[in-house]
Amino acid sequence: MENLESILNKEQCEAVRETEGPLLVLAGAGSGKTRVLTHRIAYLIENCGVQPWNILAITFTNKAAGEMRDRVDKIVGLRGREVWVSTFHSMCVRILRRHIDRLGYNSDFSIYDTDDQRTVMRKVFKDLNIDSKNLKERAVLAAISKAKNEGLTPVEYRDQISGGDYNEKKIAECFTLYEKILHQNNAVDFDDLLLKTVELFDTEPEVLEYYQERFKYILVDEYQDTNDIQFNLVDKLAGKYKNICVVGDDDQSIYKFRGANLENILSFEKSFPGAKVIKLEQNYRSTEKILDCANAVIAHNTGRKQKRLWTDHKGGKDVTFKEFDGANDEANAVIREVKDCGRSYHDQAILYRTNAQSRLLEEQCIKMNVPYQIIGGVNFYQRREIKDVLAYMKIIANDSDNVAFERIINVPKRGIGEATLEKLRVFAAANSTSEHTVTMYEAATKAGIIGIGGKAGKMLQEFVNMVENWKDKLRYAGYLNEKAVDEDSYSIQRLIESIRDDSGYGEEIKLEGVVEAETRFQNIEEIISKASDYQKNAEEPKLSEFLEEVSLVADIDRKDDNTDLVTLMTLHGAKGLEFPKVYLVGMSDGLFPGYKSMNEHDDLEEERRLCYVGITRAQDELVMTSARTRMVNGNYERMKPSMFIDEIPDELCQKTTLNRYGEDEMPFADAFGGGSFGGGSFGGSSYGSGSYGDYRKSRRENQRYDERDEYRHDDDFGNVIGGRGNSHSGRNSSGGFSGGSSGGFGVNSYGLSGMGSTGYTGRSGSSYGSGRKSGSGIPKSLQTTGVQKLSSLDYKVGDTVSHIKFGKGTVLSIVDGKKDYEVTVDFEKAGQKKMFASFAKLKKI
DNA sequence: CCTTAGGATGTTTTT
DNA sequence: CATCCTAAGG
Ligand SMILES: Nc1ncnc2c1ncn2[C@@H]1O[C@H](COP(=O)(O)OP(=O)(O)OP(=O)(O)O)[C@@H](O)[C@H]1O
Repeated sequence: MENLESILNKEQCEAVRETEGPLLVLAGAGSGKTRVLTHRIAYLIENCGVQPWNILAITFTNKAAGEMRDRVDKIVGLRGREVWVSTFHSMCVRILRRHIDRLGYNSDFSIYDTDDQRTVMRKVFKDLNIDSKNLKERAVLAAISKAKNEGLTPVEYRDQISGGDYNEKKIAECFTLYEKILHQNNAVDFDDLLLKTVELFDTEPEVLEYYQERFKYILVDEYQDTNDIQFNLVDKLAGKYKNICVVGDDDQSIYKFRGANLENILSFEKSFPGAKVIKLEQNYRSTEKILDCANAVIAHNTGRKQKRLWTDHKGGKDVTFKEFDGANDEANAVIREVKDCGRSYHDQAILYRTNAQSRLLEEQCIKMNVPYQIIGGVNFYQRREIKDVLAYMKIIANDSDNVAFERIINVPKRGIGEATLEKLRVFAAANSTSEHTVTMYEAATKAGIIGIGGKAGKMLQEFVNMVENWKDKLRYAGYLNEKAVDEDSYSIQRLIESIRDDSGYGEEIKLEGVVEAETRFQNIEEIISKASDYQKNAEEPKLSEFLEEVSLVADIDRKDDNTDLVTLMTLHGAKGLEFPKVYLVGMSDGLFPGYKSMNEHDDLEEERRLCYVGITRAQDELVMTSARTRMVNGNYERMKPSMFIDEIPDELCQKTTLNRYGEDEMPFADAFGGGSFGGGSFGGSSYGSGSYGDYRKSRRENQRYDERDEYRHDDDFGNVIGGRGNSHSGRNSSGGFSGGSSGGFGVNSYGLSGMGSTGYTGRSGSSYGSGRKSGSGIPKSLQTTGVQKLSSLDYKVGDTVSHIKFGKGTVLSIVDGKKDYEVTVDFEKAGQKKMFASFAKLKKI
């Protein structure tokens, strides 16, 4: 290996070489913590003779895991493949697949996402006669998750309830039944993945010992966001050799809402006696100006571990903050700058607090023809068509999965409704014994016996035949638990295609309308290609393993780094990433920090950490913006610039603000006179009881702030062109607004290219698709392009055509469907694909 | 059994 | 505003 010193600074080298015993690398943003981990893995292998399979490295996302593995590979070559680099969740799935039978599940278990959990909870409410007016499903699930994070079983939870709180008792009942249903369905939720692994280690000491021996060296990235169970896992796994190296930054802990416990990193030295602590102080990512802003903001938090952070990159571009009149103006100006600033799109990211904010930005991207990707929002794997297809697959892999069964038994319509389902449920319940639970699917196979006749009976029978048929094919090719007879006889891709084409599902989707259908078909294509990736990489591909893997894909894992796209995502999503130019938008009190956090000291500090994370993603340039009015929940809200902006000294940041509205002014009225000032202290109460748009109230309270601050703003920002009177210059930026909508934009200009994989595709389906009724600001061209059935095609069977994504291919067949031509093409690279003509934009060559 | 219309309900952030 | 859920009609 190259000389370590040439790649790492002194402290980093020390962290790499300190291989034995517990080690905490505590350091601020961009100080090269992740780089330390990568080189440490390589060092262990190259210099310490550690076997790669004796190393476990935990990262925060699957994507980060992949990147780390690649980098290790680059240094040590192929041996790097043998290192386990994964997220906690993926690690647990891998372990559980091998051993979960000891806990009374089988290895084909399903993983339930939040949606599935809600489905189960709805059932629980029904069974327990709970009125969802008194108790909310979400709340119960949150309580259960919390209990699980504290390691409580349903029984323990019930026993620790303080006194006779009615709701808590109910929650305890729900908890019990919820767990029972999951177990019956051979399913686990996200928390269970971690919890069951701990349970496994507790109940099966020799399994634990196996993994302790196996993972002699353990490394954990982003340790500040681990929760109690994850700590437990680490603690157990490292219990024998104690070679545990964690890196993190207490100032970047942003996942408390999901159970992360800052104590894990704060008291690492107590948990692992004899631990060595190394601090890294040089930041390699950002310019001095950016770093100064970050430090200024985070300095307002209390109880931090002291860390210095400095950089060589003296000076740099000025950090700016600008307040716009309306949220539209803000979005417009930001996207315009993205387009005009001369940087590649790829080098720019727009970060916001909530997913909802992406909408305006997206509209502007479309208007201005800026290629973009949106990370997050509705998770790809939660989209309806994806969940439907996966549910088919889950039923095949795990026929205990009643949630999957009920999801798709009547999709497409088979005339099987509530009445039939109830018969099946009754039969299943009546025939279940303590040894054997009769599943819905099993009940369906006995439709005849149960006395479900007529159409429903026939359709059930057909459904079962279809599933059994798929199972046979999969079994023969080795995708279930038996050895393959002929590996090449079938594949997961073909299964998905068959689900789409042979079950009537694809047909039903088409009836929804061509725009929706195309989006959905495209999404199904994506999962097919995911399946083929899986198939390529897996030594022994199994259907259930594929499903488990797919359940753990996070939005961020799908980020495209190879196409020139500007990235839009939440601040949370940006953790661990870096971009030359970063925009932090929506910097308004009430939004960021969110009004819910403004009263709670701890929550506010977490928001501040989030802000710190956001600022420190920027390498060269940081632009912050806010809007004075913004539509929230259907009504206009007036907001003042974020307190975090105030926390940055004016000499570090060029701030341009508008004056506040006077009390009686309406949002778009002339705003000059009022000029009262708000600012600094955003006392607790303001958003406190913040119920829905109590417009008058929030106006009054805003006014109160207004009275205080603005002097400061104006005086201090004298350096900027008219902080005052700018209310109309906010409009300036919207001058170009209308111009942007010039035509010439078609779906194909990037809807189909690399882009298709993320933001645009899916969202158009879910958020705009049905929205065709109302013009949602999306250009007409977008809604209709590619929708009309072409009257004729300029290619015919046998022609060679080219496709924007799949390349060259030969037309195999053209079927004149109801709404569109369905063209089958055999591509040289991508193989056979079926697609709609109006959408595929095939060109004859 | 399926469709649809209308009303109530609700929001950070995500593996 | 938007989604979800319920209740009545086909
Ligand atoms: N010794 C070094 N010399 C030069 N560049 C470095 C060095 N160490 C790290 N870097 C660079 O600094 C940037 C930040 O590194 P890295 O992502 O490892 O930091 P981090 O501490 O994990 O950041 P964060 O806490 O924000 O996740 C990267 O671009 C990395 O390549």
